[in-house]
Amino acid sequence: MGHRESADFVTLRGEEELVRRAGDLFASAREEFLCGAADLVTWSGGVNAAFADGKRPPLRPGRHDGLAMRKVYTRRALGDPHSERRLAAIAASGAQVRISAAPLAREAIVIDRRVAILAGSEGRGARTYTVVRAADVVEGIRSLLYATWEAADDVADCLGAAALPELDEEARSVLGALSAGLTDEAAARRLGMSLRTYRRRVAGLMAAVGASSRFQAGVRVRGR
Amino acid sequence: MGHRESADFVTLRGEEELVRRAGDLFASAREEFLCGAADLVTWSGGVNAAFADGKRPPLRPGRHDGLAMRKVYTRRALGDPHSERRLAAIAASGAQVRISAAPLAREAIVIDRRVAILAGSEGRGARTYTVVRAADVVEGIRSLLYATWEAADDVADCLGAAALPELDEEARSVLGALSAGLTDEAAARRLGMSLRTYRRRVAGLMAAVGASSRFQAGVRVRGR
DNA sequence: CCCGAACTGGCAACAACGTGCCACTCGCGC
DNA sequence: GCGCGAGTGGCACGTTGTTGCCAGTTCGGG
Repeated sequence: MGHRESADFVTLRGEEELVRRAGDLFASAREEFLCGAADLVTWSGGVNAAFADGKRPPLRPGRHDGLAMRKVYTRRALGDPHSERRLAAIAASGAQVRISAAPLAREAIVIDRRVAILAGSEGRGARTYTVVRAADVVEGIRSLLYATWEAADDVADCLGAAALPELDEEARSVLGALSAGLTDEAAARRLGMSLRTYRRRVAGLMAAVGASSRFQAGVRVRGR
Repeated sequence: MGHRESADFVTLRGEEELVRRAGDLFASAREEFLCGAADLVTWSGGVNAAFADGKRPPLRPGRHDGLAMRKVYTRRALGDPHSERRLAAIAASGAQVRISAAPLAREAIVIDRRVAILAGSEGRGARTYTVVRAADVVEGIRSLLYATWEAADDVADCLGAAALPELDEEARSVLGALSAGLTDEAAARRLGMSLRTYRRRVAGLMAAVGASSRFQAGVRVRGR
């Protein structure tokens, strides 16, 4: 339908042009909308505009048919209460939102395995966006973006645990002892502290990550 | 130096053409060689040929200068002892090898943030490879590949723990209860089984992952 | 020097977990 | 039915983890 514009690679300058030339792409998603960004700032204007007025088909989170909206952000998106609320709202609308522990330097979107949009670097003038339609390149990008999404944590598991206060050297050694599967007694001996103090450290760690059992602490602490 | 060939996107057909037309690229890596693949089969011929005869600069793992060789594979690369030995050898040569829990459908390489190579789909005839030089696209791909690498586990942590025997539905629900931080009593009630049986399940799970404490089990189980 | 805050380590009571033992049930083959 | 093996649940008891309390130590003001 419409004009052709099927060049394999098109570079757009500025968000305005992105919305104008590629806005239909967003709304055209039918099977999968895969999106990765460091925080909620990027895409906000363009995507929201394109999705306005019910142009987006309804999400069906648990279903195999319908549009799967998968988004992956970094911890930067969890910074303030405002962002958290927006994230929760996105998740509540049926999107599968996850938080990656790794940084995402550039934003990327892949739609229906058919087209990818990569954001250029920020700074100095209008931001650029590259729309990719070459099948193999799109599929390669999707493969990577999907792997990042897959490896990330569900946002529901992250919303409460926003406070990861950077553990000091001693906390890390306690963590090592716990991860090694030692009993408290053996761990305290190895670390050269008393049993009571070691248990105090463990209790402090568990409080820091908001865990109510050691198993839960182990799960939450994985990835420091 | 040499001929130009600076088209932003070039598609090569077959591994032979990859080695002939892009082999120099592999050997030209100076700062970073970032590589993602499902297993050790891909690239093996091409890359090894290109790296033969000392064409590759020496790796300096811990240093900030020199070439950083980062590789990420999936668990498929850990299948048999032979693969494991090759992986260990790669790691021993100074490469930073990691194992991603997520699948990597397509192989990708990014060299010095300047050029990306994406493999096409397998099957029917010669495999294709797309060499990408457009700066923004390369950087976008690198961003995703690096995120996948960053989120993956060091291969040293995976070599021993190869036996992850696929947990059934009941095991997953037990896991959920453990991760929720419930006490055994509450968890058994929620799952509708007796305290004794629940503890049997937990013990079985811990034996399955080779953990000697619940904390350790939590760490090892993270990522199902 | 004295005080208080912060930390440590010992003790004890308690909660939670780990496991052996046994009785019971269910399904299967004979 | 009978025997058998696998799985369950109850019980008991030992081990491990959790916590409050208190005494001792260290450090830095006042």
